[in-house]
Order: sequence, then structure tokens, then C-alpha cells
Amino acid sequence: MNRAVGEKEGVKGASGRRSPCPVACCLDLMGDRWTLLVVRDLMMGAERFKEFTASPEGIPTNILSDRLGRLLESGVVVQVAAADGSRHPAYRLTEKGRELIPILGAMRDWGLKWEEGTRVMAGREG
Amino acid sequence: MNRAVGEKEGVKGASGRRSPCPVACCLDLMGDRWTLLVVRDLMMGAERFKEFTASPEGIPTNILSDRLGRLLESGVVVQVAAADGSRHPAYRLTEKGRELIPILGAMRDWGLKWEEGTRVMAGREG
DNA sequence: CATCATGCTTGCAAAATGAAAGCATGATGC
DNA sequence: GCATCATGCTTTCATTTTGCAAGCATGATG
Repeated sequence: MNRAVGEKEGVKGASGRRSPCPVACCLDLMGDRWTLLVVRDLMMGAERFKEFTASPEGIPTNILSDRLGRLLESGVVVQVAAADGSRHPAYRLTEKGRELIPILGAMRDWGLKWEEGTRVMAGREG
Repeated sequence: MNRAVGEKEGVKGASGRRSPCPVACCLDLMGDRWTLLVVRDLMMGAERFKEFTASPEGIPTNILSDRLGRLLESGVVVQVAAADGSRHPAYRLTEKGRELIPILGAMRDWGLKWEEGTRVMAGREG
């Protein structure tokens, strides 16, 4: 991992926060073009590295690796033993991660209403 | 403005879209650390350039200028004549912009619940 | 006409992004 | 048991974005 070299935060005291505003804090963690797409994929049932890269947006592998690392750090995601017996562990949303659903839901609704040509994509589990 | 040089989209056909997913599309427009904070400030009653720079996160002026330009382009914001008689026009949310409220609300709720030390800030209008 | 406030733009160094290639590890084939 | 392959990353590096600081245009003010 290319962050967290010599710093050990993560448990609670996220230091580099721009302000106490909960929206700003959320954006400190999720404010980029990829993080919430990874969370979206997790909600759609994606668990393995390859599955995230297969999404239509085509996330670069170094970005995916970095984002999964940050999501692990912030407790939105955990790694669990893969159910299909694979040697590689699977990524799974925590309760904290699952509670991001309302944000994604609001974004989906807004996009569908205001941006022509958008449509919900078929997922692994409808 | 440093974008939209030689391209005329804006009316509808946002070309550079990564996928038809409404979440991805929303993130194409709002997926960065500042855009939604500008929208938050607009919701709190901010209308003038100086007011946005006064928020605790301290947005750089070049970023603010760029984001206001993008929000104007995407129809989330309009410029109207200032009510206080100032020569400078004020920025105001459109209906499309006001409908971003559920996204900000969900982020605020999530931040308050999961990130210690966050709290809603006093705004111009409660 | 000098000074100031507002609303930007410009310059530039540092950080993030992203395409492509490289690498480690375990399973598979023979 | 050794080459091959798939998965899951890491590294490299050119390009883009960020963000601090300074500059600049315009209209009000003294």
C-alpha cells in the first residue's frame, strides 16, 4: 500500500479532515470518481478484484487497488475467506459500508431523472 | 473558462460519460472533493463568490471558479441579478440543483453516524 | 485620481490519475 | 516437476488535476 507508511490512524482519529462537517468528511473519504463505484459494485454482489475491473467504467487496476485499501482502512469494507474455495479472499461491505446505500440510491434517482440516457444496469442479483 | 473550448454539448448530450449508469454519471459531474461542498453552501444560502471561499474547508479560488463554471454548464446553478443591488450577479440553485438535496442529506446522515467528531455547521438559514 | 473590495485568472510545484507493463503466487496441464 | 496460465496486485511514467500565491480587471469610495 502506498499510503499509511508510518502512520497508524484508521481506528478512529482520521486526522486530515478539512472540517467537522459530515458532508465534507464523507467527501474526504468518498469524494472522487471511483470510490463510490466500487461500493456500487460491492452492493451489486462483486467480491473479487476481477469483478470490479469488469464493470463498464473500466477502473484502472492501480486505482482499484488503492481504493480497496482505503475502504479497508476506513472500515467500509472487510476481507473474508472466499465462499467458492478460491485462495483469494473476497471483499465484503461492512455495516458502515451498507449504510452508504442511501447515498448511492439518491445519486441513482438524481441521475435517472436529470441525465438523459442513463439507466440502471443489470446486476448479479437484480 | 478553460473547458468547453470548441465543444458545444451542455444542452443534453454529455459526451464524456463513462457508462450509462446514473451513479457513474452523477459522479462524472460531482465526483470530486469540492463540487458537492459548493452545492452544500448554495443550499445554506451562499450566493456570492466570497461566501463560498469563507466556508471552513477553504476552497482555492481557481477551483471554485472552475466548479461554478461546471455547475453552470450542467444546469445545476444559474446566475441571477444580485438582490442587494451589487453589480455582481449571484449564484442560485436550479430545480436540478435543489434535487441534489437527498444526496447531501444522505451524506450528512452517514457522516454523523459513522465519523466521530462531525457535526452540522451553523448556516445562514438554520 | 489613488485606493480598495470583489471576482476572477495565471503560474507553477506537488499530488493524483490512468495506461501499460511487470511480478508473485497458486492452480493446471502434461 | 516444470512450463503455462489466471488472479491480484505493484511499478513506471506521462498527463491531468490540485491548490497556494500572486496578478489583474472592474466598479465603488474617498
